Amino acid sequence: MRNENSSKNTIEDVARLSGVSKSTVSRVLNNHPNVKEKTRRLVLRAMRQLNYKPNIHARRFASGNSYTISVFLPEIGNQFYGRILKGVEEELDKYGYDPALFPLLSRERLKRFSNPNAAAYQSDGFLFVSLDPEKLYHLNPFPLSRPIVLADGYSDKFDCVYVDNRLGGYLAGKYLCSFSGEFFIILIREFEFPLSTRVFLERLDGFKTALKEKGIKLPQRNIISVDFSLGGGQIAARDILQTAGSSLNIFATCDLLALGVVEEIRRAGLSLKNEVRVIGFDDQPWAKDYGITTLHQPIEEMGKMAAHFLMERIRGYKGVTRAISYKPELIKRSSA
Amino acid sequence: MRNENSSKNTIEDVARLSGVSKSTVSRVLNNHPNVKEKTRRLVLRAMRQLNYKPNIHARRFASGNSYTISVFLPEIGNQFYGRILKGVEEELDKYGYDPALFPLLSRERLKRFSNPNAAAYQSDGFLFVSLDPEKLYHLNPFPLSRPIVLADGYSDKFDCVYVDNRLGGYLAGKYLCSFSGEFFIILIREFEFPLSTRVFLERLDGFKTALKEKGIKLPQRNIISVDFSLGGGQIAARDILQTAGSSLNIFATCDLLALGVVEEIRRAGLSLKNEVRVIGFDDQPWAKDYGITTLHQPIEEMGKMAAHFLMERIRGYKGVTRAISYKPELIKRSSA
DNA sequence: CTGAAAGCGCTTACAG
DNA sequence: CTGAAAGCGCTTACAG
Repeated sequence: MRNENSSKNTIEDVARLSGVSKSTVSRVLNNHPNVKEKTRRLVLRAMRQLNYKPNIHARRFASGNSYTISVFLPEIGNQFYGRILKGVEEELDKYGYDPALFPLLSRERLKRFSNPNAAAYQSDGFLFVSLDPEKLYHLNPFPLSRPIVLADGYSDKFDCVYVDNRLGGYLAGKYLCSFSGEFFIILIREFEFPLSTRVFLERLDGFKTALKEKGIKLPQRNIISVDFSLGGGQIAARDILQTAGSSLNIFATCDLLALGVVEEIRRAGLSLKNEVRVIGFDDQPWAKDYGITTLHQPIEEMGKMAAHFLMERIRGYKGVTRAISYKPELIKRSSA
Repeated sequence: MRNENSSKNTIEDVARLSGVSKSTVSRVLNNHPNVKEKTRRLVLRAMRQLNYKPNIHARRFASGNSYTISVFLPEIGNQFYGRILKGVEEELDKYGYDPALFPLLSRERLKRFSNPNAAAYQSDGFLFVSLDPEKLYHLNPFPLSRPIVLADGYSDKFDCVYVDNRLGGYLAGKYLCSFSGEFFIILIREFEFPLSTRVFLERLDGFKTALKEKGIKLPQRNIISVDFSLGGGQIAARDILQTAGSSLNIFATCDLLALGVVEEIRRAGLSLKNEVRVIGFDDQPWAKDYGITTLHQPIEEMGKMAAHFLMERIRGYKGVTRAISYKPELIKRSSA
């Protein structure tokens, strides 16, 4: 009971047609440098003629590599993870590797990952995005003996790639302090532990620090939590507009929220920049179109570097643990 | 350059320790019926002693099966897909199969799936959730010669499992018509083609039909589109409350929106049921806690049946194409 | 119910 | 730069 793949041409057929050995075909397949250019072309032509597709299972079996990395992430439903993934995929493509995606989704679902034989552990390396593997281990002690890298998160123990969110919050706060009026921050309601990310709390922290330097205190009621959505931003904006004065400075902590806020400000007929300042975070591709002042963070780049670190480890790199911290940049546009 | 897996015990070691042949160990591994109970126990004990883990790559290679199905879905960021996935996983577990997840995410990202060698096509079967494979083919003609099943979607050509959304909308409309006042529907803004789902438009359609039967026409401005989020529901509710009269009937088309609406109704100090009726859709586990009247749909069950159909096909079932349509049930609670 | 043996399609030293 | 050969760890008829 084998599926239709098995009737296909093999490396043997390619070898025969091109008049070389299987070894050479294999070398061509794996971009091995020691192949004469002429031979390579011969083999490639034969592959094309036969419409040859290597049997991935044979390859994995023979080499002992899965050519796959496992990507653990809270979910895959917003632009941030889409962009991280894009960076990861671009980098992995260079090595003929693929990501296998494991969205954790809910605390209950973590059980699926407690079995060390689970599909999630059949890969050559592990990428944790916005997730702390040690917190996860704590609940489900499983053995991860292969390389681990973190993206959008920090740890002393593993290579990691992240944005300095505290600095981002600080820059937002500092800039907004150049205006007068009341100050607000809109945060994302967190996932439940251990899927929670500290990102938004760090932005809050930096924001507070900046305000404090100017002697400004942020009242608790000016810290507003909503869900990650346009509507979340809109609703927060309406709440602010109902109760606050006429000069407002709002740090929306992500562009999607900022967009919701901006829409409501406009709907209310208020003047952006003169009456209300709004700063987002992310610098999503569309932020420019809406004139959203924001903190730029290189999301694809983070994914790319994380994948790069991981591939280095998979290929045997044994150097010390590394951390790259990206500094967010304030991009001034019409919203502030 | 083989990774640490290769130093592990093999089927050979287990055979030696338990004093049987490799064939028999393999049979135990695959739950083959023709193994004496005593032998099976012997083998299992040896496996435990050696902490034996079968080499998945060898297994796939030798059998020609990937023991994997590819699940294509728009994204994996909300409870609906989490629950579908849960059902799929439960069913696949029975067969020792695993899902490989392929969230399409954006139209641009579809390019990744145009290569017939892509990881997405290395599996034994394909599950399309909320997605129409024919629309996808149309953009990227790729050859899918292995079984295909649809969940949360309909097609004449493939086995499929879906909810009768038109009926759901109709039931919501019919029930709300038993109250007087103004009528509203809140919809989800769609993904861009070809990732769009027709689900919400079908609910709208059924809703309109029910109203029409009672001679009620739904004005265009009472059809409100928002993003899929709590905030979306809240914002829609506020818009409705600002402009509408005192007796309102709102079909929120999913529980998350309904919850947002209910929260705003309460905040506005209005009386649910007496002044405002709200109906959701889904019957999420938490809908009961919030007293949300809703249309129940069996989400995990859909995932389960879809996976079941697919496994049947993978195992050689050749019968005619099947479609299961689940009828949503109106669950009356305090919100309407 | 069980075993011996062939085979799955690659990769990888090794020798040249 | 290339080839012959061994080997990766399973599954699967086949024979008994």
